[in-house]
This record gives sequence, C-alpha cells and structure tokens, in this order.
Amino acid sequence: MDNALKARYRIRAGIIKAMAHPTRLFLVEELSRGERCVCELTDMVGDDISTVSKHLAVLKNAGIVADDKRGTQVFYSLRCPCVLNFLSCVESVLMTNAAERATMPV
Amino acid sequence: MDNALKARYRIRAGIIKAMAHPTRLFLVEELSRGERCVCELTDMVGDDISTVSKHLAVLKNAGIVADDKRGTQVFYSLRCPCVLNFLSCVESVLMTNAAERATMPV
DNA sequence: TTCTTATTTTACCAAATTGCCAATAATATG
DNA sequence: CATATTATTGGCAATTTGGTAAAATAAGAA
Repeated sequence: MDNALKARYRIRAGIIKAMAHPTRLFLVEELSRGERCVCELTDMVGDDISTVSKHLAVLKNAGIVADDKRGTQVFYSLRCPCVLNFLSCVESVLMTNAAERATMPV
Repeated sequence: MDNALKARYRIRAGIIKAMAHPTRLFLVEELSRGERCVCELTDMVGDDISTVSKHLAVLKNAGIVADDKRGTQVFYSLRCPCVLNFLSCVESVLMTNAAERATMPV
C-alpha cells in the first residue's frame, strides 16, 4: 500500500476510532436525541467532568460533534446524523454473532 | 450509568474498535469485493504476514469476518455487508469537515 | 473586583495496542 | 519421512490511550 493510500485509511480510521469507546458511543447516541451541555452529559455518564470533556474533545476533533458555548455552558450536538447507521449495523453484527452461537455445534 | 448499560456499550464499542485501524479498515473494504486469502491480503497491505493475520483475528473475534481454511490457505470474507454503511458515513463526516474548513474565517 | 459555576488543559501513571521476529502448527508434495 | 508453503501464536519494545487530580480559563453574579 503506498503512502497516500495509507494516509487515506488513517484519516478514515481516525473517525471510526473516535466512536470506538463505550463512553463516546453513549455520548453520540445521547446527542442523537438533541443537544446537551457538558454537565448534563457528565451526570449521565458518571465519570469525572474532565474525562467527559476529553471524550467530547475527541469527538469534536474527528468532526462528529459541534460545540456551542452559551454563557458558562457548552452545548454539544451531532454534526452528521448518519453516524446512527453505525449503530444499527453494529446491532446486525451482534445479531449475526448471536445467531451463529445459537447454532454452534457442542 | 449502571453496570449493565455500561457493558452494553462496551460490547458495541468493541465491534467499532475492531474497524478503527487503517489496516483493518482496508481489509474490510477489500473483503467487501469478495473473499481473499491471507497471503493475497498480505501482498496488498505490505506488512508482515503475522501482522496481517493478527488484524484479521481481531476482525474475526468481533464477528465482522468469517474464515474458511482450504488446504494451506485461509480465506476470509465479510459476514455483515452493512459494515460498508460505516464507510459511506465516514465519507459524509469528511465532506462536512471539508465544507466547514472551506468557509472558515481567516 | 471578588466569588461562583462550568469547562478545558496539564501532568502523571496504568493499561492497552501495534508491529516485528522467532517459534509453532497444519497441510501438501516429493 | 523430509521439506516447502501458509498461517497463527508468543514475546517484546515502542507508542498510544484513558482517567483523575489539580491548575488554568471563561463568563456571569454580587
């Protein structure tokens, strides 16, 4: 694979990687229901606010979410609704896995 | 977030994580065109065969690909064609990013 | 200005990931 | 059987990631 092609895949993998964490996946799913401020998200996640803030920064850096500061609060929102397709595909992989396991020979 | 919910997100993130690597993303895309043996994939990737084999094991473990040994060769194939939706969504995130950058103030 | 709330950044450590080499396993062929 | 081919596994060093506490920033209120 030549370098230009490698770089292409590196960039794309970076976007996927941004979602490849339980907390960030939760954040994406929650934001798919509408914008939320960091403190709301922090309450839901239950981790330290600095941890949640970092996860949001990762998502923002990948271009998956947008932020909007209003007063002392920062509101995050999904920038590309299509990321939910990721989740529905993940569900089909899980269902395929479950089906396979059910018919597995002992 | 309670533990059961956390576990749910961990499992789902695991599937996404399996694709969150440049080489593995390439492998998924290549396999979307049909089954390939490890040596073919190794030639295309250009890394050591042990490295490629390990990447394929990660994808298999997540349930994204299936393997089929025939003689001395092992053929891998995509198990859920929907993973290609991931890729098209990644493209729209990239396009949104590019559009944003183009209209960004200096 | 000083205080308070909301968020981000920095510094640090533990844990996980990557990729290569060497060793091993499985199968085919002479 | 000996040997070659294909692939997987184990071990290891280098790098990256994840999470927290503490410090820094930003905005509004008193």
